[in-house]
Amino acid sequence: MTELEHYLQSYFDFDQSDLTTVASFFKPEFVKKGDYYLKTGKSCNKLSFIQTGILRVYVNLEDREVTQWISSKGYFITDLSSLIFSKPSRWNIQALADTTLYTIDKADYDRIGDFIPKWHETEKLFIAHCFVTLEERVFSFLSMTAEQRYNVLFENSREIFNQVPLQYIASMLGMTPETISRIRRKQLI
Amino acid sequence: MTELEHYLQSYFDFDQSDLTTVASFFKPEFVKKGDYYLKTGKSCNKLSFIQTGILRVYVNLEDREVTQWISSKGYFITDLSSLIFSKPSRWNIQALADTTLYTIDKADYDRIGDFIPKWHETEKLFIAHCFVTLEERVFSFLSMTAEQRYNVLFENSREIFNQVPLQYIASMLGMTPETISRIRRKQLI
DNA sequence: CTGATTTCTTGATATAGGTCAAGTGGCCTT
DNA sequence: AAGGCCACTTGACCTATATCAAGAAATCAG
Repeated sequence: MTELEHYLQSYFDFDQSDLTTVASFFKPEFVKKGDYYLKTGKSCNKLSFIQTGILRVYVNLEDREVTQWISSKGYFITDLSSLIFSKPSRWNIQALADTTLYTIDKADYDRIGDFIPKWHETEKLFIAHCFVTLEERVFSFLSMTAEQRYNVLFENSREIFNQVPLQYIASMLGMTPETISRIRRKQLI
Repeated sequence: MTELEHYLQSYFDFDQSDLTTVASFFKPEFVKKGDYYLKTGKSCNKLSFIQTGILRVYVNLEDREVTQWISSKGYFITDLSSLIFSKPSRWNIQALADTTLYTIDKADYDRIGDFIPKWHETEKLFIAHCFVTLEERVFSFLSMTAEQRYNVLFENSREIFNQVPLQYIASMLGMTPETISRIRRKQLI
């Protein structure tokens, strides 16, 4: 089993034959550190799986950037509203390190259900899982302090803390880099 | 076309025959003001469509309640993680007014795809749409002040402001009722 | 290795929004 | 219509977090 198939298996309940078929639609793609996987306003006509590297999803506002999410090895990446509903992308997606991806283009994405009968149901479950995760994230803003949100992210995503400038992590948590610095210092004592 | 079919049509791309089939799975349900549609920890074995009334989705914390969402006429309601992944419900869902629903139980929900070939794909699109809406909501916490979040909700959901105690709306926006009061006064001047 | 950038930390100060407490007003219930 | 809730508003004060500015540390380019 290839590495991609191995990862697909961890997300989706497919047999070996379906795994092979699904994996065959994905092609290698490389994004150099600092380059863009996607830019705001463009059509996001692809869905990718991150093999190595790290991507930052963010929006340019008038006076600052807001980081919506940071995605690393083992995660999928796309702008769902653009891919599925053919809207212009809301996000910029930039590589924070050299990044290797497996990418399926929209044409193949749209016909994968013709080859794998369970595809739509399986994808539905996957998106539902993403939805539930986002519900938890909304809840964290309603119910937690900055320090609690920081701790939860740190416990669940230690890997990004070594690789990503603090300012981006702070933005994604809805706080400033100074606040993270102070939380860290407080927790040393 | 029944009222339910009419609403289903507004969300889903089904022909009349499919609409009739889907609608036939939903049965009327009534929840009296103050009563619960769902309680934390129980299994949510149903999905409902709100015909009239209003429901509050919330969590009991040690020292307070946090309102995650308020759902009214024309919206679907369930705890997705419980319905789809058979987890215990995270939310309490309580009627803030007498509420009439059309409800499909989990047994029927699980077999609806056997009758409507496009069901899984259609439901996938619907859940994807919900996901995109939640992404926007997360973004509002990352990028907006309390006043901006209040204004956006007010523009988009005027109907709930007449019917729902301010404290619940405030909680769902991640602020206190006093803050909403002050925002309102400021905007009068 | 060195200078230039970028990132991180720290301190001083500012502010959005929270907390607490009192008062007002609406609207059920009897 | 009187009493009793609730919900809402307002004021005084407080606190978590932001902002601004400077310096320290890390990283990068040559």
